[in-house]
Amino acid sequence: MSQPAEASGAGSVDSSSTPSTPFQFEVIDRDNATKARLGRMRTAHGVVETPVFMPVGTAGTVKAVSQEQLEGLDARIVLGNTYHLYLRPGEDVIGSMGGLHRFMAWDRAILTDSGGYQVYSMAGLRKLTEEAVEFQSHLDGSRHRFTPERAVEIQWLLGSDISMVLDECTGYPAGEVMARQSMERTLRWARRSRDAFDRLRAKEHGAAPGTLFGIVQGGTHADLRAECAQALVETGFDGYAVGGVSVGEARPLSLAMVEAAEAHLPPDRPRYVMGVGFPEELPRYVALGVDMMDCVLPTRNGRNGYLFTSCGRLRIRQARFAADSRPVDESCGCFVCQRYSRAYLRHLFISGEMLGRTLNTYHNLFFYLDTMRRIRETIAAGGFASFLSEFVHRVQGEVP
RNA sequence: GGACAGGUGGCCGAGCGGCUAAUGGCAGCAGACUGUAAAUCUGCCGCCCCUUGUGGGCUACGGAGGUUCGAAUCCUCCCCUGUCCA
Repeated sequence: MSQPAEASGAGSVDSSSTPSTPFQFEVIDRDNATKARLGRMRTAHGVVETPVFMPVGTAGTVKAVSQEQLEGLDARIVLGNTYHLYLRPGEDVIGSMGGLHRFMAWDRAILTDSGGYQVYSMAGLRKLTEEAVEFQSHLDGSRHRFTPERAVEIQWLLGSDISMVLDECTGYPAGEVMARQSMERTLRWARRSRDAFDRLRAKEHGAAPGTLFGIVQGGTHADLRAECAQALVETGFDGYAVGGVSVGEARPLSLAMVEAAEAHLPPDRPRYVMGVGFPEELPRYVALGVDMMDCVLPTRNGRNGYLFTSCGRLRIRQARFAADSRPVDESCGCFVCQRYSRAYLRHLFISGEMLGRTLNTYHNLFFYLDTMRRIRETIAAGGFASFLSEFVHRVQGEVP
């Protein structure tokens, strides 16, 4: 079977010594005005069309929605979190249940974050050394140690389709010296992760369940981002992420960092910007050649009553919606907008009814996934650039 | 009819001589949320005025009097509520 010219997979990384994995990525079309591209990512758990938005399911659940609903949304890949699943229920439990897919009854793809973000978000509860990061559990205060090797092993046991290297998510602001130190440690950890992953894969004689992505750090310093990307590419990964973005810096800076990294990443490998973004950010990153994104905003904000619509944000709690019989978004095709009024959703939210959180989350995820669908369509059909400018403008206001 | 207990801002409920326009909680109003320590967090929440400030004025702790330099807080009477006894 011949592969498309730009197809890549673990088999092509160094096919002489490393057994192949089911993971494969091909670029199937490109936008002619921007760097946006259309791709297809094959995993052991299905094909993922890119650019893709991945709902975040930290603890083995995309909060407030069921796996059936995720399927209904046509989500093809979701995130899980190594740190959280390690603490509870534990990778041994999940392993004994046949892996995370079977455990959570989700047979589509799963990408697991390594715990690198928790290095950042739980800064007060962890200690960093060259060798490892030591966490104090937010659940019971117990102490735990994550080495890059351990993070890879846990993700392996979870059966992740795409594992992420353990990185140090650099906060903002970070001066050049600090950002470099942090980035270089992330690089050393990336190499250790790569080695650990390859050892595990060799042990399985090619039956590797997934693949491993590297993560570009470097704070808000374009030269560091570029340097990090180059070094990661030398190490060799099936995909490359840009992390440490949207941690407090202004948006143009985030975009510039992605651009700086992208310039040094191989065109035939997926690029993943971690943890973004607001709706208007999605096509902007796509225009920079980004294939994958994830963010808690649609889910967390949904639970907090903040709805994303095609004509701006809508905070369902506001008094002006108390007797508003319109749907959240008149041009939205989701079942929530087909069936329920703003007034009812407001009532549910204000009453603390859990159905409200679920419906809000479902709508927001639909909006995000539908936006990505449109992005893919416009890249394929042409007109992505005009979609981009129109969408970004339309989506940033307040809903009428 | 009698004995206790009690009446505090939209509601519940602290306070029991000055630090009290009055703790809290709820409700209400508004804001935040970016690889999820999040069904979380933050602010406002008597009325009026302005040169928007550790600014000024007014009204407020059932009602009416009183004690006191000063009362939501002490005293008297009245009204009301709850529980118990007849």
